[in-house]
Amino acid sequence: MRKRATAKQVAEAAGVSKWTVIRAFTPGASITEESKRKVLETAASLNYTPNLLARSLATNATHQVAVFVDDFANPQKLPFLETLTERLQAAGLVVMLININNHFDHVHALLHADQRQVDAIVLFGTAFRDETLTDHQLGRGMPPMFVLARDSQIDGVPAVVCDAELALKDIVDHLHERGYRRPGFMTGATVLSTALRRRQHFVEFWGKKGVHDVAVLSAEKYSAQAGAEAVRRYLNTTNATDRVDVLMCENDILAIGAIDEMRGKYGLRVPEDMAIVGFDNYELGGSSAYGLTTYEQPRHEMVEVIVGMITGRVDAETVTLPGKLVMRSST
Amino acid sequence: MRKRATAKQVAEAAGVSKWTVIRAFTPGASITEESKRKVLETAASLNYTPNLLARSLATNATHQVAVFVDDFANPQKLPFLETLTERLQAAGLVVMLININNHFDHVHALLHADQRQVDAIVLFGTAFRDETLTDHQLGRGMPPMFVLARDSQIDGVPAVVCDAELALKDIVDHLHERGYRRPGFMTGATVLSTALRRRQHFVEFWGKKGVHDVAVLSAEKYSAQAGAEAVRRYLNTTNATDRVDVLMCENDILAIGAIDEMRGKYGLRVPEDMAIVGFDNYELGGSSAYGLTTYEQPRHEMVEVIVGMITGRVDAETVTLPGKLVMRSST
DNA sequence: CACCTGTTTGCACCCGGTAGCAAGCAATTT
DNA sequence: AAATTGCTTGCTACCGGGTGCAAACAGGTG
Repeated sequence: MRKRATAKQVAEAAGVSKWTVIRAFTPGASITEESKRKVLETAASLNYTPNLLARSLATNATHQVAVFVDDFANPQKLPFLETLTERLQAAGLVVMLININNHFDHVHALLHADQRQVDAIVLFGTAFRDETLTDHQLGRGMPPMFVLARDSQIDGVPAVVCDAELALKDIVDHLHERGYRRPGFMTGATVLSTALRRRQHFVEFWGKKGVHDVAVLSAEKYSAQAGAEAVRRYLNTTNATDRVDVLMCENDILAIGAIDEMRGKYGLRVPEDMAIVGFDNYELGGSSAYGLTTYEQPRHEMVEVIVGMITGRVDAETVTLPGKLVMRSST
Repeated sequence: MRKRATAKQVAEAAGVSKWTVIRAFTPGASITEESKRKVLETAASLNYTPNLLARSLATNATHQVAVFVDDFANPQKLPFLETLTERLQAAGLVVMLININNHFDHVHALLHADQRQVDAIVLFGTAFRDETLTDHQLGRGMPPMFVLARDSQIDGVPAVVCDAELALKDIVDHLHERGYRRPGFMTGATVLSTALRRRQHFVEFWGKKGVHDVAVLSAEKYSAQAGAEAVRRYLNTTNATDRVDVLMCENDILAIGAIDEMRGKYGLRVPEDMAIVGFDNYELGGSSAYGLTTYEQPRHEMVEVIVGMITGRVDAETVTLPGKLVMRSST
């Protein structure tokens, strides 16, 4: 069992009371330069460092933020996690990464995070329904919660999202301008409101252009594999003449899977035979093999806002931020 | 400020002492069914839950594991993080994800993790040198440290790695069998011992096949971009007849960047003009656009072992596990 | 030198649990 | 009926710090 020095031990060694030691480590506390120096010296020699656990208990603030993630298949999570940890750390907060899965569901995670006294909970792209809270009377006394990169369906829980309406408007404008008139949409999940919203807006903006027929392809989950399967089903059941001329996929992973399948198994060209659009601007989509036209979420701004909410600098109200269209060779 | 019920409050409400309340929440504690039921009922009505912070302080065990990551550019991190969080959570441990970067270096992170009293520190693929510990006298009293997916250069700090020797042997055997005789190697970092080792073994096993000339290409970091640049420099400075017939890239990301560049800018075919091998079996490398031959690290086994070390089930000694060669169309 | 003022310092008590001992109590034994 | 045994329960002490108040101390003034 390891032993660390405590404030009391430092106090004895320095010939002061433990409170003086604590003051030496409390910025702005009332203490003379002289005794502060003395304390810091003996503290250094004893290798003393304040115990943040004890401090958290006493101050009722852990400076820990639980981040719930339930979909590690989406590579987009990684850059977001990087930015999120970096900005939170810069604000003096540390991330507790919680993997929501079959063995550790939302309710477990919520209870656990609460018991650990985290300062806030970030639902990062997790599917979290209102009932989870109401069913378990978890609402009261929970740490403040925030939803990142997905709509919040929960009353009083703000979200930070990319503006889907603007995004889809930009995309549809771009496609229309390029001359496409027979659009299709590939969904990855049929239950998520964020997914539904993208599709809704896609259909809506095509409607405004006078195009009222939008084909819908369903992938089973967000993976290249699933995207490939979805497009295969579509191509197998649709005559070449009836096919869409542009397919918007709900994210880049689906799009990449779709492109591979089209080229590899069907010898189709992108964009000549069918144009493809993705979403998220995942690094590999930008490689020359795919040249995927996509839409980039304003990651840094989103993270900045959510960190602001957590630290209280920003009002905790749902924020919608504009992203930007990334045009490449696939359209 | 949120208020949670405490054991004392539950005790008063239930008409017992706070220790009886605690016992009701301590598995195997000495308490009658009767009073346990009574306590649990009033606890539920008051929405009481033990405060893990206080418990950690008293028991000197936080059940938190700090995981240091300094390279979020490598997509391989994500599946590893998924597996790691899942297995640790299954063992009752929770992950504190720490982003090591310019603003928050190893020393900061180490001190911070120590102050938070974490039970263990996992250096996940981070470049961490011996001196960091010795320079700062951090050795004494630190939580136990483990290195995941990279060699440990630190005395007394065990690592869990994929067997590089076996991997490179399998790869070279495979390439030799396929008839390649002019090999090249692309490194992503020249300072990491893991990187050096792969290259060394690559050269060594070719040597055993009687091939003593291995070209070396250096990418500046691990990104598709850097891989593309490295291969561009090579192609621009090497006559077509002098070129390698197979290029092994230190990981799949470099390989994918290299393939894109070769095909896009130079019209070269893979594997006819130059075969390519990667490392890590990253999902997209398996798409039909790349068909990248690669080597897969035994992720689940590695995580299982490191979790075993952390929980003390497994002896804390460096473990080397065999991965497996994934043959595809790029060779 | 006494007096006043403002800063340091020490202290009792608190944060919410855990450990281990000793008293309380019922059932069993002699 | 008294003694023994074993389970419950309450209590003191403790984990390592933080808060607010009061005592101690300095420095400047009359």
